[in-house]
Amino acid sequence: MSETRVERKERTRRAILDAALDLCEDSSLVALSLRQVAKEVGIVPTAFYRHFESIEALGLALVDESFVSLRAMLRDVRRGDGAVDGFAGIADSSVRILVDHVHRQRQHFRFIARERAAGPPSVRDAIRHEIELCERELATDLARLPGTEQWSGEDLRVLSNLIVTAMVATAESILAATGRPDVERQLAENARTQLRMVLVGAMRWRSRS
Amino acid sequence: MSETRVERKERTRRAILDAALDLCEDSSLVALSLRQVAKEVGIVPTAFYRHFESIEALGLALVDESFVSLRAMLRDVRRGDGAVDGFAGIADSSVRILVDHVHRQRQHFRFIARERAAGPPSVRDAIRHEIELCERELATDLARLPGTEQWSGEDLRVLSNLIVTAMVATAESILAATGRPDVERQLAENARTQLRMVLVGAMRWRSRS
DNA sequence: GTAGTGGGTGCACAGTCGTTCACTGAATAC
DNA sequence: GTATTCAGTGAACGACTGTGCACCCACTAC
Repeated sequence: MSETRVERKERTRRAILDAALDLCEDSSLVALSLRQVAKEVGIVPTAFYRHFESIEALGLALVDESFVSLRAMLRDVRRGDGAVDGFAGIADSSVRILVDHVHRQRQHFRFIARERAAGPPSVRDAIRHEIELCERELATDLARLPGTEQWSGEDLRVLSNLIVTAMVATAESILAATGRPDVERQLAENARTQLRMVLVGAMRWRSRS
Repeated sequence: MSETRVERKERTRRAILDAALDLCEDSSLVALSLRQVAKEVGIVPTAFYRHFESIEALGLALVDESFVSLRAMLRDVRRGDGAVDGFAGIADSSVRILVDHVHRQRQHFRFIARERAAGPPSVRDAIRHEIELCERELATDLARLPGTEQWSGEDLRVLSNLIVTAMVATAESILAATGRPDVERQLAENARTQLRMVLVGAMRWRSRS
């Protein structure tokens, strides 16, 4: 039991992160109080400081954690499990994976969607930065797609940004539609169509020389 | 001076709306207190209730007001002032108008972007509903574009959703880049490219029979 | 001219907020 | 076996929260 001390600390830390994720589910980090979190966790308010120096610092930790989930999704998309060949196949597989991950990591995706626009400035910046990294990753993937050989790096980034934006929006819609499976199905179908439209458009695109 | 009484009331109401818009600029409605607003306006907290029954009701009023701005923008886009013919011309003119309106109605656009994801549930719903109406409007506009004659209504809605999503994202980026004109210019340029890409793709699209 | 309306006031209430400080006691290091 | 470290405690602080109530008085309707 040599690790018991640090284990306990880690357990409390996790409990704080989970409680915060729960409590700001339908408001925001900026409306989250240290005391609420402490009560939810079952510790005294001052004990919070043993783990985070402020709610904002907690928020940054949640950003890190949430993007681990999001990157896991990107990895799956890249692997393209069960993808049929062609743009339609890529679109179908990608959207399926997106929907799946959004359901399994509801709170993380919801957290990102919310705090991206409403969090404390430092949290907003951190999220913006992470999303930019995702766009860069996607851009290098797109460069491997047939038909993009002569694209400029700039155009690849712009297309990537468009796709990420559309998929973030899809994730948000799905989160808002939780509990209405028919609406969800329709949203997924729409996302598939959008992705195909964009890829079809991309196929016809030529970067300005 | 027969109107002085109602005029005064309206003036205070406006002051409350403006103060709220100011105060939640870098947090959110859910973190806005009635007392802050009252202090900013220069009235006693209880006087707030003469105008709104809660912060949430205030939020719904701000949604209405903000979408007046947004609809004014859509009207301008539809009018297409100074648009050259062709998709590139439409894209250029539309993005120019978007950037212009975002600057002129900074707070309204920022409010929508923020509360759409982080506001009280009723406010989120109201915004979602308004955006859906905008998408419908845009869909009927798109139906008048050459090349979309045989599109299904469903596909028009999906394309419209994609465009609105991309433009909302552009607006958010521009708001986040305030004070860095070079970044802003780049964002506008990217938005133009995205819009062209989407329209080029749309031209090649055929709805499934 | 008089009665009434209603926006704004001032006080009070019971809570909650973040943060301080001195503390306890069990797991740790040596 | 003893000394130390440190996650968690509990009371206390001054400030802020939403809301209820009685009140005032300029403007309004008649």
